[in-house]
Amino acid sequence: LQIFHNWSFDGHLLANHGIEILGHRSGDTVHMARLWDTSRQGRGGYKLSSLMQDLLGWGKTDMKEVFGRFKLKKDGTPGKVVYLPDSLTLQTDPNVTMFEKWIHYSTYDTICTWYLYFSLRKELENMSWSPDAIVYENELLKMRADRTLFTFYDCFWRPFGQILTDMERKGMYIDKDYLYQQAEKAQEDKEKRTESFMQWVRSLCPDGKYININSNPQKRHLLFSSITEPDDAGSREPHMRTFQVDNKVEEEEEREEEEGEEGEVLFLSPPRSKRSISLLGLALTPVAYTATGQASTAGQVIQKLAGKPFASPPSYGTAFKDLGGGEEGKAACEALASLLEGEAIEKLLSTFLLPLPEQTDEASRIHTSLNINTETGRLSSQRPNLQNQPALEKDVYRMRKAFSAPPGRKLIIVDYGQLELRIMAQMTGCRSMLDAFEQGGDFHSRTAIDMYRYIAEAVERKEVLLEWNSHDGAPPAPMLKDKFASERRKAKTLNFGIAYGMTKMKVARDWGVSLEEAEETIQTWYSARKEVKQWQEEVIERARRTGYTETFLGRRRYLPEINGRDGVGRGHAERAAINTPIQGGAADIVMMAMLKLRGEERIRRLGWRMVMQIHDEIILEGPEETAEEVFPLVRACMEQPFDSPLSVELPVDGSIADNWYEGK
DNA sequence: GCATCATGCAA
DNA sequence: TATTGCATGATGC
Repeated sequence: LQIFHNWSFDGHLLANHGIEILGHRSGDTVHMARLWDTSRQGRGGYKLSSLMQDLLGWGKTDMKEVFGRFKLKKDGTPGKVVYLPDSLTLQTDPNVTMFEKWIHYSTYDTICTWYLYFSLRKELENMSWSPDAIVYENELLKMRADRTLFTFYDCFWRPFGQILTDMERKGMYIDKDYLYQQAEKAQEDKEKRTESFMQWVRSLCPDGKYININSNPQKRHLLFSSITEPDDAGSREPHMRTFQVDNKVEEEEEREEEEGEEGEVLFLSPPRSKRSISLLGLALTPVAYTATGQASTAGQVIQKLAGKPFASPPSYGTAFKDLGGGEEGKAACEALASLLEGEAIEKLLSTFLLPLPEQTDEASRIHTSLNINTETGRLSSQRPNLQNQPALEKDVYRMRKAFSAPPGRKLIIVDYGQLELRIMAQMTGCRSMLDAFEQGGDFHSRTAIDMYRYIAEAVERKEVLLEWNSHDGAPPAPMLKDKFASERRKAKTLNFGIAYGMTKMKVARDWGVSLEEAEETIQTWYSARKEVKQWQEEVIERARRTGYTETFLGRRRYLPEINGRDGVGRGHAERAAINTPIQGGAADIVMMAMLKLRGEERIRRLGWRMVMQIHDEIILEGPEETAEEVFPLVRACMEQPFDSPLSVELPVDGSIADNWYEGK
């Protein structure tokens, strides 16, 4: 038996030293533990020590406790901070006691992993497993007699774990030069935008040009602070507050230029790392508040304050009126709009453009860590997170072009269309949803048709078109999604919102309508989809009874709070109960598709490998010559993840591309 | 150095 | 009080 506690880590470590472990990996106790109980975060998590304590009552000291050393202070005396020396230092420590400790620790670690496997295996074997009937059509499963959660682990998650490790090792190729080039552009654009914002702040108070646009407290003070409560007329008095900001190099240079005479070297006071600045409070009316009750400075808020001052004709936000209109109001709106643009570019730079090229290996490939560590069974991606790369209009600098195929190779990028909604239709058996999917076309438009009678009639009279192929020239009538754009948007919000357990309060707030109106719209949605309502009630009821909710493949998520006394916690648990089967079910399907893909010998022999998964999207890399042959094979695997069909089709869209941007 | 908060990116 | 994640910068202890 080969057992690991986090095989991904050990496997990569060994592989980095040229050691390949052959044979059958029997279990990864991290994944087994996650399957056993999804919610140990905050209760010790999935560390070997905490699992040993909870499952077998064995004490196990962490490595840091045994081998931690006090970090030396500047004067050479031991400080308070404990650090862990690297393994080589520990193994070669001349102190015999240390060596023995090392041997003992490593052996004990191994023994723990061994016992943990059997303990978790027993736990999983004692948990009933009742997936959707279709799962039993699986070839692997037909050969087995057992039907417990361990069966699920052994047949699906265990091999899936190996796929993930292989993907991590393979990594994605990154065009670094392209990223450097785009980062430079972004840097210039950001400076332009922030410059005009800072000039405006300077026009309000002299220190304004030193404001840090990344600091929420500074922005909050500048925009909303006032010393007095609003009077009867709602007006408030501004006041000043000081902040410490970094003293930038350019500012030091500026100072020398101002104070130094030509050719003369001045001994200025040593550069201070911080500078005190004093900012004015404008006492604008807050638009939203954060969780801790502070006035929010989020993008949406700034957007409301600014309006669209650069549009033609311009429209001005709430800041215009608050500042008495006129030129002052106009200047404020324009400055805030610039701030917003500057902030967006800063986000792209600091989170994506700048760090990414620093995280590649010598072959310019980037290796994320893919974990099965979510409550629902989705994957998460870490260091770096490749699952949140900007897309579509947010990808202003076309970063996705950097995720590319190396010379002579191609990417195959495939994704499911409306996967979660299709699963919802499948699980609820909702006739209306299933019909809409069978008829095809834009799903949200179809929803709008049966929510609004007048849209249905307009379609009936052929006054609007549901779909039109642009290859056939201009459409003979306006498109539904244009003519009834707001209705379609509402239908779309509900389609997704319902799956998350959206309340009428949220709908009313988002759409700016009354509670009654919001409730009515939700009722309209449900009235044609009674099976959905019924399914949701049943699922919540079952969760209350059993303490857990389960996915399509029979994975469980325990929801202890669903019967608790805390109303907030209960509400969250109820929404999780209906959302997890959908989100987790989608994750199940993508996993099955990936297993099937991995099992397709033809795809593998032609040299194609999966390199990334983004929830409903899979990216493969392989040789250019065989891309055309492999593409339909990939698609077939995904469209038929089980060996017999579901009641709803799972259409897959995709393309052969040179980079991720093209594959959109 | 670490924890917390606010924010924003993805599906 | 619409779900699931991760990374970042600022701030205060």
